[in-house]
Amino acid sequence: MRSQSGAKRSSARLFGSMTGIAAILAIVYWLIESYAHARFTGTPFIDNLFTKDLSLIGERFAFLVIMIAFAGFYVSAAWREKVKVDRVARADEIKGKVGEKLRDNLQQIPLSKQLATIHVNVPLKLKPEDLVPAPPDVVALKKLAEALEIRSLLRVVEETTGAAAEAPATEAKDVAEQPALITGEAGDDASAPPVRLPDPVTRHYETIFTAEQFAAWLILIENAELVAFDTETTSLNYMEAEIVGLSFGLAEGRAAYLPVAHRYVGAPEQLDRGVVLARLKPWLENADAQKVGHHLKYDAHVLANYGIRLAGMRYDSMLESYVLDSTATRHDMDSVARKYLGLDTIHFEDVAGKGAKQITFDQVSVEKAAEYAAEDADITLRLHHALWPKLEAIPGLTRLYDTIEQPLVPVLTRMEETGVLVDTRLLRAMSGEFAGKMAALEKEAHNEAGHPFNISSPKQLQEVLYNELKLPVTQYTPTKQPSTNEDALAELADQHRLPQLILDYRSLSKLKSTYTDKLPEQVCARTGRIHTSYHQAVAATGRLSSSDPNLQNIPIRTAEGRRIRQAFIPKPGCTLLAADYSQIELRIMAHLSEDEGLLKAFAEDRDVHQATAAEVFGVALEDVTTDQRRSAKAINFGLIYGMSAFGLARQLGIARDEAQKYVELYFARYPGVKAYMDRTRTQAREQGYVETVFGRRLYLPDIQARQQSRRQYAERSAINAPMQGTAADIIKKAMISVDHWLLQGSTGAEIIMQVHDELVLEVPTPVLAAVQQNVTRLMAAAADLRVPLKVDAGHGANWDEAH
DNA sequence: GTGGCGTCC
DNA sequence: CAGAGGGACGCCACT
Repeated sequence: MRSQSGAKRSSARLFGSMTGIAAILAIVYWLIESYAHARFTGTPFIDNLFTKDLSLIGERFAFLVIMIAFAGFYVSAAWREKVKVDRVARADEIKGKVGEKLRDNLQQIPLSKQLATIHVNVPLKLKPEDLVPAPPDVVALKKLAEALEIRSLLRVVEETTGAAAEAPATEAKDVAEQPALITGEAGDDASAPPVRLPDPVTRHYETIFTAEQFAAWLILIENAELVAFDTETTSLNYMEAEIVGLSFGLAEGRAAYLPVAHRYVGAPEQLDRGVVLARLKPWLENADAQKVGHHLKYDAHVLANYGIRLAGMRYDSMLESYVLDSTATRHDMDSVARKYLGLDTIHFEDVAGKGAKQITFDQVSVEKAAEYAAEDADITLRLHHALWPKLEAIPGLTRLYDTIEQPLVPVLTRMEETGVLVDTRLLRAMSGEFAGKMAALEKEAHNEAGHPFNISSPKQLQEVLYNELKLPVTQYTPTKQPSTNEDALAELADQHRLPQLILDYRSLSKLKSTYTDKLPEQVCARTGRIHTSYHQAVAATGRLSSSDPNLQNIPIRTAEGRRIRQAFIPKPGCTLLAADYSQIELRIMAHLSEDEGLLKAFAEDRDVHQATAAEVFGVALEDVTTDQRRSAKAINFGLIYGMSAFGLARQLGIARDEAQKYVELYFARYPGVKAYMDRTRTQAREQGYVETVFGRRLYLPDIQARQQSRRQYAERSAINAPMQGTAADIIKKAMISVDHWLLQGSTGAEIIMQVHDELVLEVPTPVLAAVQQNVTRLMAAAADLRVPLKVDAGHGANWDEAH
């Protein structure tokens, strides 16, 4: 308060003096200007001083205004600076006071009490073990356990401290015996309006400020069977995030927030982050200490920034939600709590604001933060209690969770943390090259159009192509607008030069904006590498997705595009190894359909597209033409995606009835496939879901839809999901076993990327052969299907070469 | 924020 | 008779 009003006073003074100076300057200017004008025109000075010439007056007033504007600008800048200085002074003041207080306390109180006064700005040289008072304050601990109303934990406290059990004055109730929580009433009914957690009936949240409180909670945490755990940080970017606080949930409604790095003027004294983390480290790294979290991979990352390898990540409510129903669009805690608990949680934006005004979590008041963070841990535990029984009711899903999704978490964490090295110089050089070519193409395109226009605006392009040049419209967008997409432009290419120019421009523009410009920006300053994020709960089929940057859509199809891959390089002394499953989805189709012909083709390790062509076109294997093979390939992929004869015709540029003939021929030669497709559709209709080989479920509510387009969409998903999903399961299993093998040995090789059917590793060159052999072996052994899994592997000095 | 387009498997 | 290819992420223009 005091410093603020002081600042206001001094700013008023500053403003006053600046306006004064501005006024004086303006008057001086007026005098000089009058004198100069008098000399120039030979008129009397006094006439010029009090001139009636409006333009002259206007000019001088304009100058006055500019003067004052400058003064104002200066004042506001000075004001901001002043506020900053005041803030620092205030922080120093607090620091000094806390220091004094500490010195006083040193004389009178025990060490544990001293720690209570640690301010975040006062680093103390303390060892983590100093934080546990020895012996623990039994009375305080018992009080805490009683306050928590958790009898089992009270017992633990008593046993741990060796104190005689003494019945509390009022009998503490076990949580299980509590009156029905509001959560119990919500049940599965997602339509029930969410309710806020009532307070204090079902909640008892604490904020840990003192060493004694921390010591007490440590005993509780270290002895609990399962602890909900969450971190609060300064950033969503896991490589930059700093820990601001930690929260722990022990039972439903019983949670604590431990703030360690809230930094704002007037922030309460907090325990030191370094000391707290060092003391928690053994528990965090203990694989037997089971934790439940929501998106634990993130917490694992931020702890890794402090040298802590989070272990014991037994349950993740985000993944539980995903495994239970992967079709849900979102699996963030707010959505899942609303859906399964009927609870409306405090949102991050409620405490930190949103948009440009959003503050980082260390600026959030400890009171607000504690409420939010403790609730997070609490809700996580409640979610686990709600979701796990649902999962356990379906053995296939429990197995999927335990053997695939959960063990995959540390693998992904390691991959992301390792990151990928990219040659930024090469990318920048390519950007320059592309820019030159694009400028030339743009100029030509404007010439062809007869006037300049925004070449990358589909709307303007549509106007030019279809209204001005009167080219025929062949394709429409979903909103019934004439399309300017690749197919449409390609069809117009023989009628006019412009479409081809646009196509060339677009392809370069895409490469430049998405890859050669963006990738260098994404290099982490600390590691010099790119750290993507793999999302484990996004794709409905079970696939991973990647973002920031997306490393799963790096170009490969065109020669120009492939050059981007040349910028993905190993670190010195290493080689990139790329291993991918050959035709994995078709092999899965063979497995699922048990079609004899298809099984045989794979058993004999045939080129499956060639074999398909031979069957469909009735020619010998060696007589299959390139064109026939291409058609067969289109049929094969079309089948995987549930494509119709219409789509196939369009894809191949043939008549619809001809495409229909191919499809019929295919089904005649591979009757098992036809039967499987029918079976799958029926199953989807009857059960409402389809399954992968490993039990992953994909629910298809639209399979019963009245609206034909929705129903057909669901049917295509039903056909595609078991194949795409099984492939996803298989590579996930492979990642787990490859990672396991790498951890056992000492090759120094690391998995650095996954692209749906491909793994990329960075391998020390001397051990390349051994790693390649074992990675190939482990990937092929990831599943035991009716057909062998084939893995192709290559290596090189960049990702392009490795293929 | 939405639509159009384009990249990958 | 209309609509007729699964799953992602990201950039740009436009509102």
